[in-house]
Amino acid sequence: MNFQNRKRLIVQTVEERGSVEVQELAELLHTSEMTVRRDLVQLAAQGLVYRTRGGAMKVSAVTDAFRFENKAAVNADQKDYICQLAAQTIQEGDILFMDCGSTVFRLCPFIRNRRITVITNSLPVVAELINSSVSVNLVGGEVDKDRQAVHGLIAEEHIARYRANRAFIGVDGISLRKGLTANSEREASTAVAMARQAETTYLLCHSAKLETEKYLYFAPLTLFDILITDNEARPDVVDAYRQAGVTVMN
Amino acid sequence: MNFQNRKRLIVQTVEERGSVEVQELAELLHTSEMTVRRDLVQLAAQGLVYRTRGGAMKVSAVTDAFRFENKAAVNADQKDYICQLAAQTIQEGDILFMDCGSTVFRLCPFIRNRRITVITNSLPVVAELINSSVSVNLVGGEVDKDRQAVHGLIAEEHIARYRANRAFIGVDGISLRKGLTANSEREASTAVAMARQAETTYLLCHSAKLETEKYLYFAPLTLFDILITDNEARPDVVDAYRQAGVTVMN
DNA sequence: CTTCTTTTGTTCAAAAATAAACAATTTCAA
DNA sequence: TTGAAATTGTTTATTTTTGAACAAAAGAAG
Repeated sequence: MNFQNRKRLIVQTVEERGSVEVQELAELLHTSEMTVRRDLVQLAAQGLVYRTRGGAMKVSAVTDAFRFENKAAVNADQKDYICQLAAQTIQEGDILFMDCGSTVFRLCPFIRNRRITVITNSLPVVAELINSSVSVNLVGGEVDKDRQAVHGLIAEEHIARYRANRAFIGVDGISLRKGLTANSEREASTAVAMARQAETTYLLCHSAKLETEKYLYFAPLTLFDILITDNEARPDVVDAYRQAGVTVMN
Repeated sequence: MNFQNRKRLIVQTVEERGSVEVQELAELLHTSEMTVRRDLVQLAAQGLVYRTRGGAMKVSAVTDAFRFENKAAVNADQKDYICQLAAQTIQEGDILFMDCGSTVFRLCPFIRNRRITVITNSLPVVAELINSSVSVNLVGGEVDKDRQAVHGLIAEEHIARYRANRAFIGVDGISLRKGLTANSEREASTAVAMARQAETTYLLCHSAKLETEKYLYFAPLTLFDILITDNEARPDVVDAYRQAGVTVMN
């Protein structure tokens, strides 16, 4: 019994029975509990089952025809705080740019029920908003598998065709001395393209990223209009940014 | 026993049994496990079987394992038959268009391991190929929530920028009298845009759709070059199409 | 709040499968 | 027939998977 077959049987069993325990599965598959657990970890990561203590449960929304992975779970509370602030600035009828940052992704649940248009290059964002009242415009071009997003020349041209009220973008590093820095050239240029076409650009930035620098410098602080960060940002750092003329929300 | 015969027997065995182990195959074919592995590598590269550790599985078993309520799963066997034929026409390095038809979707598992580029407007196709060796180009524009795909003017312009070796498109209805018909204007115009930019256009069409007509006429039979259907198509119908000058694979 | 039980994660060793290297065999053309 | 190329089998090394043992974490019970 190989891995693929086991996975198939586990999902099938969970679907049929609603929930199942590790022990039962180990017996059913003639394998050890350890192996079952390892399988369940993978299946849960793919969103195919809900992992419970001692077993797994049927996931309610398996009806989704497609699904993309999102690794936005770290620092969830602070990111949600940021997104709540961001969501409050949004008006009915707005056209928004949203890039592929992990903080930006968490904005989705806050805007599900708004009557707005979102232009995005992030596949998880599309998946999240496709069954919502938001109308979605997807940026076209080459798919970057690592980042689950669309990047590149064609993508930038696509963005350049639109004009939006607001752009919500993420960043890997920001510092007063160096400005905005990133780990990837591709993400950086998409962010710049969006900022260029937006009336107001919001930088969603977890407090831990303030005053950090990554390897690629791509834009000065003037790229964005408003910096939104969380309430754990050090007050002296926030003050320094304000002194430097940056509008900060937190 | 040469490679051609072995290949035929392996595919046949996998189809019959759903999954099979290297050991069994080695016995069955009176050959070494090493040879079986080498064969399986080739067959998997062609998408004819799904390689697992220790053996191989039927492609559809993998596709359907986690998609119980998927529309693509109806008439799965015939659709897979069509897709297998389609997959065999694909060469290394090809650029393909794939539209958002449910039959076209099932082509994905057959091409996972090929070194090709796929340009598509279908979100499920992107999700299916994003973790594969296929490089994906996503058509940009307005997201059609019902069809889980991108359609519209911008999408068509995007398609018009590319040139591909092959286009694989689906259709709602086809008849000798009326040509190609569809249920949706949007899907139809995307299909036309792709066909226009492809060297060879393949129409993937379940036999039950032959000689049916939907409400919107959108193109003559000359839009495509090759019609691929399944082996349950009525011989007299297939003959009639051939008489009319259509190239049919089945 | 502490203690006890259960579950989980981690590490490690064994087993299985695969890939690589090389030798033997077959095939094909000249 | 002979030599070169392709295919196959065997041996060996590498990788992956698995199960067991044990420590850590999470609930449950008192």
